[in-house]
Order: sequence, then C-alpha cells, then structure tokens
Amino acid sequence: MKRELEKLYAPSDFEDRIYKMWVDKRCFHAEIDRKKIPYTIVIPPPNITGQLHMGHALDETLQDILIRWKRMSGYCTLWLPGTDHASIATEAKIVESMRKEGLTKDDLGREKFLERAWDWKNQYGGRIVEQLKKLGSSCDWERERFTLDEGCSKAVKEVFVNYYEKGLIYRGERIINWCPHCLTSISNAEVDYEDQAGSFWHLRYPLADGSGYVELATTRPETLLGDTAVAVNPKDERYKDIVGKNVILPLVGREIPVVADSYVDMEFGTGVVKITPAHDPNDFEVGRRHDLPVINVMTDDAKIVDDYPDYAGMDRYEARKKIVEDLEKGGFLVKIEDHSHNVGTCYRCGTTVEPRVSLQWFVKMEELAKPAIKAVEDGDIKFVPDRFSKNYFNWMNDIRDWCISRQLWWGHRIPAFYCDDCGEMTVTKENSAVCPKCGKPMRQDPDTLDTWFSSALWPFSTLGWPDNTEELDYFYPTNTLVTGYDIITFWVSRMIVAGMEYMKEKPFDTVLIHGLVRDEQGRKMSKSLGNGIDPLEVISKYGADALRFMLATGNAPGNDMRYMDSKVLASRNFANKLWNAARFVMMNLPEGFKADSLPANMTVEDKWIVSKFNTLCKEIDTNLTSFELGVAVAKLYDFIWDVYCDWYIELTKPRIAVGGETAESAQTVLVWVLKGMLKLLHPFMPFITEEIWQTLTDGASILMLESYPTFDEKLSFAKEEEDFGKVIAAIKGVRNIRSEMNVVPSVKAKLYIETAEPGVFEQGKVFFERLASASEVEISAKAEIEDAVTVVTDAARIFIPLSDIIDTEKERARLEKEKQKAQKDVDFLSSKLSNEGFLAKAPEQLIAAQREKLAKAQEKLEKIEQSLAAL
RNA sequence: GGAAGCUUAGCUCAGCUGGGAGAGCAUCUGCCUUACAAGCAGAGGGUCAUAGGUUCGAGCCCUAUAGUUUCCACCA
Repeated sequence: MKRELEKLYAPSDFEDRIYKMWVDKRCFHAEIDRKKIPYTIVIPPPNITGQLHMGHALDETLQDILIRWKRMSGYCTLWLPGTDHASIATEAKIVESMRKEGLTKDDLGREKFLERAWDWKNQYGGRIVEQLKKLGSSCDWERERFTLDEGCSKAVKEVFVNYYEKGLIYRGERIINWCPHCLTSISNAEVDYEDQAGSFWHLRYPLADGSGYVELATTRPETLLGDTAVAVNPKDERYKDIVGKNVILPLVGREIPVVADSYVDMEFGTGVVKITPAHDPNDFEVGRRHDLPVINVMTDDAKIVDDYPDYAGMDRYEARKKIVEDLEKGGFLVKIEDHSHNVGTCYRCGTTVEPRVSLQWFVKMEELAKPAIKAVEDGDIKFVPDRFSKNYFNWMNDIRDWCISRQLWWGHRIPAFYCDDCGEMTVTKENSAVCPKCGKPMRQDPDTLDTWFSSALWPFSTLGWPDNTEELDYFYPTNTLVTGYDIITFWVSRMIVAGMEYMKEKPFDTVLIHGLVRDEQGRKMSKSLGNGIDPLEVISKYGADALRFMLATGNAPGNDMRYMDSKVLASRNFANKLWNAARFVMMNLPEGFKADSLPANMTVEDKWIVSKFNTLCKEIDTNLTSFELGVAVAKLYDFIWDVYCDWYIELTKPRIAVGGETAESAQTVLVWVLKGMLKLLHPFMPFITEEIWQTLTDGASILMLESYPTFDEKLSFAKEEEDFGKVIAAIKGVRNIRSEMNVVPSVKAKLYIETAEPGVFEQGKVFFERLASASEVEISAKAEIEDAVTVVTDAARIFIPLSDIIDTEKERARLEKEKQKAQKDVDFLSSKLSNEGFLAKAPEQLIAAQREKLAKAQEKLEKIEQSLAAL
C-alpha cells in the first residue's frame, strides 16, 4: 500500500507524531558504539524558571542541528542535560507564589520551602522541557532533574571542600552588591548599570580646630552618617596643610580625620572625598589602607539603623531628603548641582543595589584563572568567531575574587558548619558536623552557592564526577559548547577554570557563540517592553521546521539577528516548496517503484544534477565543519529551490510523459537526489524531512539514523555540467527576450539554433519546447534567418522568427546595446590580461580562467556583430 | 575611561583565506503551464559610511574620521 503526502503542507499534523516515533524507536539514545569517535555537544542550562523564549529556541536549534549532523556523520553523540542549579529568579518566583497565600519563607521553614520549590521546579521544568521537544530537541526532564539534585550536589561539595583546603576559598568581610529587595548579595556580573539623573550635593565639613571648612561633593548624602574620614590627594597643594587634622561630621558630630590617598582625583569635584567604608567599594579600600573604622548605617532592606534616632527606620531615599534638609538648616549645604551618574541595579528586580560590607564566601580567582587563560591562548579551546576570545581575556586578565554565597534557600547549601558555643568552623562533605573542639553539634551555614558555582562544574559533574565513571572517561573533554556572547563571563570562563582545575583538561574544544534574537526594531526582547515573541506561537503558526530554518539562516555566528515574521514565512514557504516537490516525485512513481542506486544510462541533465548535488555535499561539509551554518543552509535552499525544483523537475516532465526507459531513469534520479537532499536538510528541518522520508520509503527506515551524504569523486561530471549549462543559458536567453517583447507563453515559435556544438544542443532539444515555448527546434552549424530576433550566448546564436511583432529598428537598437555590453566585457578582460603586473603575480589558475572568459566574450561579441550585419 | 562589533539594493541581512557585488521580502511586467499562486517566467534597483594607504587588483587588509550598538571598568 502506497502512502501519499497530504495535498496541503500542514506541519502541525505530523510534528508530534514524528517526534513520538523518534522516541519510540529510541533514535535519540542510540547505543553507544565506543569504537567510533565520540562527539558530544555541551548545552547550557536553560533558565527553566520562565517560559521558553527565543533565546532558548536559538540555542536549542543550533545545538540540535550540530547533533543531528554529527550523528548522521557516524559520530557518537551525547546530549548533556542542562538546567539551572540555583538562582535568585527561581527563589523569587516561589516567594512570590507564597506571598499570594500570605506566607513567608520563615513561616514555612527551609524544609517545607524546598519541597514547594521542587514541586514548582517539576511543574515548570517539566513544562519547558516539553516545549523544547516541540523544536525537536532530545532533552529529558527526568535526567535533568537527577543532575539538578543528586548528580551535582556531590560534585559541588567535593569542589567546595577541596578549594577550601587549598586556601582558594575564604570567608571574609568585603563590600558586596546587596539587593535590598531580593535580600541577597549578588555578584558583579549580576549588576546592571544604568545612567540616572541625580544631584551632586556640595557640603562643607568644619575643621575641628575651628580654622575653617572643607568643601566636598557627594551623590549620596545619606551615607554621611557612616563617614569615618575625609580624603584628599597627597599631591594636592590646596589641601596639604589639613592632612592629619580632624573635621567634625555634620549632624553626627563625630570627629573624623583627613587622610591623604592617591585614589582621590584632584580634578574631580572639589578634590575632597568623604570616606564611607561600609557603603562604597573604593572607600572600603581607602579605609583598609588607613585603618579606618567601618560603620554600617543601613539594615538589610536599606533602612537607616537605630543608632541614628533622627533617621532610624527611614528608607534610604527618605533619609536622603531629611538629611539634606537638616544640612541646609545647619548651614552645611553649599550648593546642589545636577549630575548624571551610573547606578548599579539588580538584574533581576531592578532595585538600586546597595554596596555594603558583609560576611561572605569568596573564591580567589587569580591563580585559578591562569591555566584557563593559557588553554585559550594555546588554542586548546577555540572561540567561534575568534574575536570573542578577546572578550574572554579581558575578563580573565582582570579577574576579581568571586563572591559565591547567596542568601537564598533554593540552591546548593554551603557545606560550612559553625559552633555557636566556641565559634569554631569546619568545612565538610558530610551532612552534619560535630564541633572538633567542644563536641557540640554544629550549625550549617544558611546560605547557598551562586548558580554559576555548580554550573561551572557541569561538563564533568553531569558525567558522574567525582566518581570515575565510564561516561566521564569516555566523553570528557566534550566538544562543542553553544551559547550566547552574553554568557561568556558568567559561565564559559568558569567552566574552563573548573575544568582545568579538577580534570586537568579543557572541558570542551570549541565555543560556538551566537548573538541575541532581537525584535523587529532591533530592541532586546524583554518582559517590560512586552515585545517578546513566543516560539510556541510561531511553531503553531508556521511549524517548528520553519522556525528552526529561520534561526539558522541568514545570520553569521556571533551577530545579533532580528526576529521578523516575514523571515519565518519565507522559511515556511521553502518547506512548502520541498513538500510539493516530494509530492510531485511520489505521484509520478509507478506502483512498487524501487531504486536505491543511480541508473547506468544517465542523460546529460541527470549527470548535471548529480554532479551539482555532489559538489553541494562537499561544500556543506566544509561549511558545517567550520560552523558556518548560515552559509550551508543558504546553499541547500538554492539547490533545492533553483536547481532541483525549478530546473530538474521541469526537465523530467517531458521524459516522464514519454515513458519507458528514459522515464524510469528520470524517476530513479529524481528519487536519488530527493533522498540526498532530505538527508542534507534533515538537521535543519527534521520534521518535514522525516515525514517525507517515511512516506517515500513506506516506513522502512528512519531518516534521522541515515548517514549524511558525502562527496564522491565518481559522481563528478564536469563535462556534462558545462554542456548542460549551455542549454540552460540558451533557454534563459530565449525566455528573457520573449518576456522583454511581451510575448505570452501560449504563443509558440520555431527556434533555429546555430552552434559549433550541435551535439550539446541536440540532447537538450526537447527542453526548448517545454521551457522556452518553442514549437519546433532546428539545429545547424550555420543559420541565417530573416525577420528574426537573435539571442546570443557564448555557445550559440538562436533565431526566433516572430515576423509580425518584430520592429527592425528596435531589434537593431537592442543588439547594439548587447554589443556594447559584450564589448565592455572584452575590454575589461583584455586590459586585465595585458597588465604585466597581473600576469606576473596573479595565480596561474586565475589567469587561465580569465583567458577562457575572454575567449567566450569575444565569441559572443563576434556573433552579435554577425547578427547586426545581417539586419 | 578601556575593548569589540556594525555601516553593502527601499527593508532585513549574507558575502569563507583579496580576483568583475548576492539572497529573502518589497516594487514593476507577464503567466492559474496538472507538484506548488505559500507558485512560475522576467525586470528594475548598490560610488559596498567617508578620506587616505598597501597591492597588478580592495566590500574584504592597514590608518584616520563620522554615525551606531554592545561588553567591561567607573566618576566620590
């Protein structure tokens, strides 16, 4: 029983069915053949807290294309599960859902909270994985869940304890970025800076000895409460005399010293800076150098502490207002200037970050970074495109200690324990600890680790590390990491660091960087703008193949792309084209038609397309190997649409109509090339290609498991390619002129072809009738036809007698124009070939090619001249 | 302040190591030709941001300038 494709291409009818078939037939998890070369793709942990967005779609699509291509090329592939291991975003979502029920974290307690978090994670994580499957991805929630939970926590503890023992992790007071809304510290990388209009308050602090005032300027008057010094540049002549003196802090009355520190910029403001070590990173450093006290004036949620009764409990902005008022009353305010400055905000909630001193855990990065830098310098790890390695080096060479503790509950808990009795601290892999000094049970640190701490271990923790598993041994190092450039510092750099430290080997060899997907106007897609486009909607409207194809096409690695409906539409139309081509082939096959190899008696056009297909295979392989997915996809598009559909299918029609041997060989070639195209296209459009394949082969095999076509020297037919190219050029020429003269296709005309190679055109005779509206074709070595339009190609002159519509004068003018064009070509080429520099220095091949071109141009010119003379 | 990218047809973008400028969409003309009007056959449209330089030869390499985007650092 022969199956047929539906008349209308409707992807929603078969995409789910095809996906289910892949799962049922275990295509995603083919047995690992250890004799083959392994190939693994590393994929990033999708942020499963939200919805599937275009960024995920791009990531997944590129990864899936590479995976499918490699699998079909005989490599063993492994899909590493990915998920986020802890995050502010996750916790915020859960807290938010609790708030609706009037609950807080403390009401629930840690254990119950984590239960809820897991429920939530299962629901959303499971959902997003289902969504990714719509794109064709082979992700699997059960596996993701496992690595998220047991799989990684072992590795995380191992690394933490190990770092600690080596002295690479320490706990200390530092200025960190604190989000007063999320109530957690955040790393430098999680702070977004934005320009805000603010003010610059000029204040004067009276000198303690009553000899006058010091004028300084600040953007944050409320931090005055925590000032513990005033600083000037040691080279500043203006303030030389007051260094070492004391000033009286307005409103507070505290006496604080004037210190000299080179951090102060003499040119900026008044050249005097108030120093608030507890609330500014630079001031903190100055404070350490001068041994200044650190006075914290704010609570966790950025309110003034009780020590200052006039302002206690006020929000930082309220306090600012009040303090400025009071300063003015006291005569301490000199003036207020407008001033715009960069303010750090929390990337998650947008709240202005409050720098503050806090007890946190840090990783010392400087030494750890060295082997990671070297790995990229030595080319062990390559960024594609290469320019992103600069980005990487910039970050790594200027690396700072990494604050890894987060005041969150959802995440890997820090394996440090404290004794409340004697203050002892231990770091251990065990789940509980007893004080080594006093034997009392210890309390575990309440904080969790930064998402990226566990994510950094991901290339090996997901393979079973720290156990010495078979998977780890076989698959590490992995091969390709696909990710966006926005994540190089967060994640890529830290994976390399962890890989070099623990595996003593790079985690992957290539980092393929893609850009961001923007909206039609080029803006970043964001929730606040409401310009995000839901990939699922696009899929339901145009099909997953169209979306995938669109994401892979028309953009170069590392460059941003704009999402446009029209681009997806174009991709969908392409899918439709392929669909209809397949329908044509199948409806023209006889019952039970079977052919797997090319026929022995191929015609010129058969060899022409086979040869072109063969070249295509070679080019696609080259492009894919160098990660030029967009270029590969464009070539496939051109071949399928222009070469196969617009030319070859049309060429087979008369042969199929004739029937017999020529029909049979045409059918065989049609199917052979179609199958090849389906294989080449499968990574980019997996669903439609599989559906066509299933129909074509009647379910006998699975396209996904077929092997990828490769170049075959035996299938190169240069002569036939060239010969048939001449026929095509002639047909195009005739069409062109008829169209120019507004001759409708229904008006047929006899063609007289004058050529030195009659054999070439004899073979293509039948095509002129079908494709160039010829009523009859006569081929000869010499022809002179009166009242005819002449088409000139480099291989032939074609006369179209259309006596009733021909205007001799117009025809002369047209030929004159043609002549000028041909003359220009000849001039250009001959001047190039008479240039001695060119002849001496250009590659031989090129010179030969130019000579050949010149010869053709000259031939063409001569023919035009002949025709003109005959008019 | 440091770094990187981009500037090519009306729009969105390709253009691999330098060898006569490409696609899709849009526009115009003609076609319902039994796979496809989600289509077919044609056409028009570009000083490759500007100015220099290297080269026999530059969209591509070098220098400067302008516009634009992004990343990093940071201005008390």
